[in-house]
Parts: sequence; C-alpha cells; structure tokens
Amino acid sequence: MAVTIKDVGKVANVSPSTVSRVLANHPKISEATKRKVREAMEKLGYHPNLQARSLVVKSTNTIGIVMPNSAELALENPFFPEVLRGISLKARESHYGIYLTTGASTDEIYQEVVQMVQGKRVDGIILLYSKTNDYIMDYLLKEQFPFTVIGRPFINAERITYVDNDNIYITKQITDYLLGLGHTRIAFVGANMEMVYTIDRLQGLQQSLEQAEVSFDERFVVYDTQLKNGMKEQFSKLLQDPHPPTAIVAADDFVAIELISYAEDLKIAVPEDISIVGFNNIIIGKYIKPSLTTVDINIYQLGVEAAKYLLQLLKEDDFVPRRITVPAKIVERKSCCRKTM
Amino acid sequence: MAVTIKDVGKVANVSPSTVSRVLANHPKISEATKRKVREAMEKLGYHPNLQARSLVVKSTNTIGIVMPNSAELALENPFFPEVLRGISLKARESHYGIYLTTGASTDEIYQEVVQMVQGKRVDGIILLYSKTNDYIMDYLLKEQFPFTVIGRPFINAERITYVDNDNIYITKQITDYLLGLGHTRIAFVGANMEMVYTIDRLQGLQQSLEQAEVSFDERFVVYDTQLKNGMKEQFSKLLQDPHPPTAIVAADDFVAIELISYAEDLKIAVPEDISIVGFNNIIIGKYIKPSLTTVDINIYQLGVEAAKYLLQLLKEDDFVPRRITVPAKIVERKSCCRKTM
DNA sequence: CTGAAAGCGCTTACAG
DNA sequence: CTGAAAGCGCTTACAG
Repeated sequence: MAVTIKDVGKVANVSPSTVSRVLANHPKISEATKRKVREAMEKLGYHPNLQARSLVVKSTNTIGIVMPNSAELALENPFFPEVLRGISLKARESHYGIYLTTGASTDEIYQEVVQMVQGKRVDGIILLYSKTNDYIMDYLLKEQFPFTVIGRPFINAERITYVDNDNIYITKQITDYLLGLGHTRIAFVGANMEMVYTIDRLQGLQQSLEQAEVSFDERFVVYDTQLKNGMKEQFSKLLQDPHPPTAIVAADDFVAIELISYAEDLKIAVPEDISIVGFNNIIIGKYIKPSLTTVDINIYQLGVEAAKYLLQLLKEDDFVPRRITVPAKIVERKSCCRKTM
Repeated sequence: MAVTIKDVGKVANVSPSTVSRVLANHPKISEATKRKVREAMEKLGYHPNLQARSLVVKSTNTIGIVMPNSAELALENPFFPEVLRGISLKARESHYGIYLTTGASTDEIYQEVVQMVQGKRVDGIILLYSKTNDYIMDYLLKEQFPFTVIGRPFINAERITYVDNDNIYITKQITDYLLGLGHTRIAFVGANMEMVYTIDRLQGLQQSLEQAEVSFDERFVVYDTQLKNGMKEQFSKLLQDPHPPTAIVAADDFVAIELISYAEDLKIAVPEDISIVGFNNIIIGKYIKPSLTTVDINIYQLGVEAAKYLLQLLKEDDFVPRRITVPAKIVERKSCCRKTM
C-alpha cells in the first residue's frame, strides 16, 4: 500500500487535516509543525495521490491536446513535435501535465474528447487544428469547456480564443514576392479545403493577384484530393497546360520538396523553369538543392501562445476571448528566381 | 454540478450501487433494471467521473510516455510522431489514454516521472529511448513500476521488457553492403555515445570490418559532441585526412542529408566520391538528390510493440520480461555506389 | 438480483 | 494554529 496522509499524520503526531495543510503550505500552520510533518513525509517517502486531490478540488492540472487524426500521415510532418515543444514549455512552467488524444478517425477523437471532458481528465483543451466543419469544436463550445485552438475557427471565432498566423497577409506577401519576380501564372498545390488555413492562404493569394490586376486561374489550384492520384501525375498535368504556371505556392515544405524532386525527373529546372515556395520552414529545407524558399510560421510560438492563453483562461473568471497572431516570415532561399521567358 | 451516479439512481429508482453495477455491465443485474438505469443516464446525460473511479479501482487506464528531453531538438525528427502513432493504436484498442512528460532536462523529466508514478496518474510507462546512464530507468526498476522501453537497456536488460531493432546486426549488414561496394575506409558520423543504439551500431560496424579483416580507424568516428562545432567543419576536416573515408554511415537521415548538402558545397560528388547511408527512412529521403540509401528501422512497429507488451504486462501477474526485436531493413537508393578509385 | 455501508486519499468549511 | 467531520464520485464486499 502506498503511504497516505494518515500515515504521515500518525508519525508526525498531527491530524490528516494538518498534513494536508502543510502540503498546501497553508500560512496558518506553524513553522514547527511544518518541519515536523515534512520530516515525516521524507521519512516515509510520502507522495500525494493526485487523483484523490483532483477529485475534491475539481481540477486535474492537466491539459488535453487534440491532434488531427493520426491515421492521416499528418503527423509525419514536424508540425506536431514542434508545437508540442511550445505547449510543453508553458505547461511545465505552471506544473500542468499533458494528456493526448489518440484517435484515428474524427469519430474516435470525438469520443475521446467527450471522455476527457466528462470523465474529468483534463481542465482544458488545445485543438491543434481548425477545420471548416468540426463537431468537436462545436461540442466544446456547447459544453462551455475551456479550450484554445491553433488556427482560425471557421465559425464562432469571436467566442473563441485562438492563435494563428495571419495567413491571408503572409500568403499575399509571398505572392507579391513571386509577382515581383515577374511571375503571373502562379499555382497553388496541395490545397486541403477542409483546413481553414488553406482557405485563408488561397484568399491571400487571390488578393495579391487582384491588386496586381492579374487574373486568377482556377485550374491552377491543385487539391490534395487530386494529389491522391499521384502528385507526380498531377504535377505533369499542370505543366502540360498551354500556358503553364511558372511559380508554385505549395501547401507545405513536404509538398514543395516532392515537387522539386519530380521537376528534376521531368527535366524541368527549379528555379529557372519554375519557382517553388513552401510553408513551415522545416530544417531540411536548408539542405536540399535548390535550398527551399519558404514561410516560417513559427510553429513553436504557436504552441507557446496556445498554452499560455489556455492557462490564463483557466485562471481568470472574466477572461474574454481573443485572437493571438503569431508573426510569420518569408525565408528567402534558392527555389525561386526571376521569370526567364 | 455534473450529474452523478446518485442522480441517476434517483431517477431510475435504484441505489447508486446498482447504477455502478450497470455501468460495469455486471451480469447479475436484470435486463429490466439495466434498461431503466440506462434510460436515466441517457436522459440526464450522465458520464462517469473517471477520477473517482480510478481512486477506488486503483488504475487509471492511462499510460505515461517519457520522451527524451524536449530541449534538445531530438523532436525535430519524425521519430516521435511516428512512434506515437504506433503506441496510440494499441492504447486506443484497449481504451487507454496517453499522458506525456514535458521536461526540458533530465532532472525535470525525472521529477515528472516521480509525479506520474507516485501521484498515480498512470498505470505504466513507456520509455522512448535508452541511455547508458539513466536514473529514470533505475527509479522505475527500484519502484517495480510497470514499464517497457524502446531500445536496449544498458544494464538490467534481463529484468526489463524492451523493444528494439537488432542494431548490431543491421549495421553489420549495411557495412557489409559498403564493403561489398569496395569501400574499406568507412566513417561513422554523428555518434551519440550516451545512446545505447549508437553503441550497438558502432559494434555492428566493427564486427563487419573485423570479419572482412579491414582495420577500423578510430579517427573515422565523428561524435555528436564534435558536431556541435559545425558539422560542415568536421566533415571537411574528415575529408582532409591523407586517406579520407570513401563511405559514411550517418547517425540518421537528417545527418545524412546535411552531409550530402555539404558535400555539394565542397564539390564532392555523392555517391561518386563518397557514399552515404542514413537511418530511419524518413519520407523525404526518397525525394532528395541523390535519393538516400537508408535503414528503415520501422519506428511505427517499435511503438506498437512497446505499447502492446506494456499493456500485457499490466494485465498479467506472471508476465516475464522479454526482448522484442523489430526487423529493420536496408532501403537501397542512390546515395551509395561502387568505390571509384 | 439489489441495497446499505464502508472506503479510496484527499480538502475544507466549521469550531475551538 | 489545529482537529473532527463531511464530502468529492465512485466501487465492492457483505448481507439479504
């Protein structure tokens, strides 16, 4: 049997209540008894049972993290470890633990979230993504359970605290950059229209083109659903257009790197024949040839802020929902150049 | 206030004990009352409080995962998400949750582990790494707390259930492969001697050389500590040897890709001038030029097995420690070729 | 087949 | 400054 507050009390000759109070470092306990009790704890190797504590104080000191479903290989990309590092930092500072969903499908995740919430496993939740149609977010909202999200909520954003890049703005910037290099036929490859950030980025792209009075070509948007038939095939199809794109904004660095690889196979030079930019600034982007021009969205900071505000929200009664914008910046390397023809 | 077992009992006109029993689907409760109680639950939107349950049954249905410290960028590489996918699968099947350490230093992690264990937050633990000198593992052993580890424990291996590749064998194989291509001066770059898998791989390399009666050159082992002064510098230093290596076994694909990049900068052709192999088979390895020859250590499966046996160990009283070996295989691509000179 | 009682290991008004 | 008592929401012998 584990040693309990009772055992400690017996050894220290005080009541369990007193032991509990020195545990909480209650100010009204005399230093003398505190010392006495602490010695007894030490001697017995006492450690509080957090479950029991949680049950009465109605708080677990742990935050739940909802990941996109692990069946999709979304996890292959380094977003997750990086965002987790950020969340960990803040959680640790406040002595919070981290509980993870493991679901492989949205339904499974939903079940787990209900369990976390109703089963009182966590005090608050961080949603690591924002989709257009998310009944998990709806549920949390309905239950008025504390949560923050990474990404802009598609609906009810005004009632939710979330952390996001300014995806519209940054994509407008990167498009302006390509425009500045003389490109006018710019494709967007790997669009997942369920994700709100894709919607925003696409809008940023369009805004940029509009402002430059360059027409936007719908055929130049390649959706991730199409990619499932083979990215290489879709890519070469894209290039067979009578007026093919001369620049590509890829959904992320992985897509960008894959495209660069296919370009080589197809004897198309990057960046001379086609310029390519990615998103996320994964480490490897620096080492491939040509090195990858990309947008650093500061994933770590996204995690830090999401955790920071969740913790704040948990503490303050009058917390008002807010939007936190994490700056993104263009990392210019060698995968883009001036349009040659 | 949340709805409790008492509320349900009141509505269904039964005692709380009975409600608890239908929750556990106790066989001796009549179908009639089961139905009645379930209706009441439904009506009230009842969900069991898992904390309360855990307190009495002394089991949390959650497993703790101890990561290498998040301060090191170890997490940048996709090992973590991938192993987590594997663990998740098994955890989910058995309705176990996942609790994560967040520590940035070994000491912090140790504190968290003690909390997890003593605070009764988890039923068992998976250690995601094995180091030569690990007081966390010692602690778990001393406490006789259930755990499995990914990687070979440096000591007490016979008392511990662990999942590992046969690192000696697979590295012997990959070295044999390089030997077969005519290479005799083979370097090992990025050795972290704290990690047991490095020790094993180095041994595999030596075994292969020994067997081929090729002498092993200590200077050809480049430690990660040296790498901190700049991998590029260490690499060019290595190549300035009067008899430089013609092949490199890199600690992982990241190191391999970085080396390939530096080789290009230094006007050294890969694989013509130097052959390079990595470990892990990260997705991107397929897309870089030259595509990367590597060892697929089957990270996902490592996670699956670690979770599977932890769960088994939690269930069975007479579980005996065992070693599970996950097969690794060489993925031959284009970063190695026959020695030219 | 079901209920009353005790208990899991804590915390926290209440009283002194 | 400290203790006795009640209670957090469950489970589980024990008894009938």
